[in-house]
Amino acid sequence: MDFDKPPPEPLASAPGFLLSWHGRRTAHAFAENLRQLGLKPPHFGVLRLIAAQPGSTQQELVERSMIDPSSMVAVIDELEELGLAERHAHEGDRRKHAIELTPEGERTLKGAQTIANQTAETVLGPLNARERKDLLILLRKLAGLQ
Amino acid sequence: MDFDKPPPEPLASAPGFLLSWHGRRTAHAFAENLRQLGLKPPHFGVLRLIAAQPGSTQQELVERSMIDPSSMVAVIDELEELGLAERHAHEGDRRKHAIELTPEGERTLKGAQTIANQTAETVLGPLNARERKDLLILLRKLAGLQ
DNA sequence: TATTGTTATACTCTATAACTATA
DNA sequence: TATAGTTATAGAGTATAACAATA
Repeated sequence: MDFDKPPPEPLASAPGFLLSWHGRRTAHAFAENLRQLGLKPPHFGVLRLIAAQPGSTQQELVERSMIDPSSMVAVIDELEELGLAERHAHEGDRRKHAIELTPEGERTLKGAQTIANQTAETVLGPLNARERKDLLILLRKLAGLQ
Repeated sequence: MDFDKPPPEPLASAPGFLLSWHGRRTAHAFAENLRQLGLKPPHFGVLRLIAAQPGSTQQELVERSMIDPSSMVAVIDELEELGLAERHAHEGDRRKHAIELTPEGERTLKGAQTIANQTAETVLGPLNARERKDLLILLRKLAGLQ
């Protein structure tokens, strides 16, 4: 898709379409920038969740990520193949895995976070600080938060 | 996906993620509501464009819709199967088609527009009129419009 | 019986390239 | 040679159901 041009009218006047367009554009830009690390957005999201709570089970990661269980298996498989995370034995329940970051996983997470910040900076470029703050507040309210 | 609950933190604090989430949620809600007419969002978008400029060629619809040429073929095929639009001969260039709405296409478009309005009303529910206006202005500016 | 993780599968959406008929 | 439309295909992303191991 071509996100260099703004969407044509009358689409650009429909809030619903604009939300959808921005969502796709933002996700696309982020995915594009993350590729230099060999990661996709779900990898980044899960790396962050593991870092926030090392030793989480896959179920717990599913609950905090909006990624379904079978996709989570694939994401963690890939993180293991990349040497960024590991499934460890879970104390007390042999069905569960305790997911941990490797040292390289922690380093990669920092790099990905930098890329995420740069992407946000680029995407939000047309807005000044005040407008960005307003937008975040509106989007959070729209999502039913606060 | 489950859009009933707001996205979990820390995702809900990242503007990029929120944009992406709202986009998917909005598109999902619209698609869900449109299904009662047997339509998908691209059908609605193209119906609107045909109504705005009857006799458009497929190329022209592609340019105004962000739908690529091969997908446009499929969309118009389906609109024809549904009896909502027709390919007519284009005067002066036999490669081109002049796309027209049928009377039923015009009726269905009105119904779809109503559904679009209801969906927007539901999605934007948490915001008051002032906030909706502000959001639209911010989203348009963010898209590089105006 | 219920839960955790896994596998296999199917489905939607989109993108790409090659083809035809016309210009 | 270039353009309009078409076809076939492949890829990404996601969803679903069935399964094994363990509780």
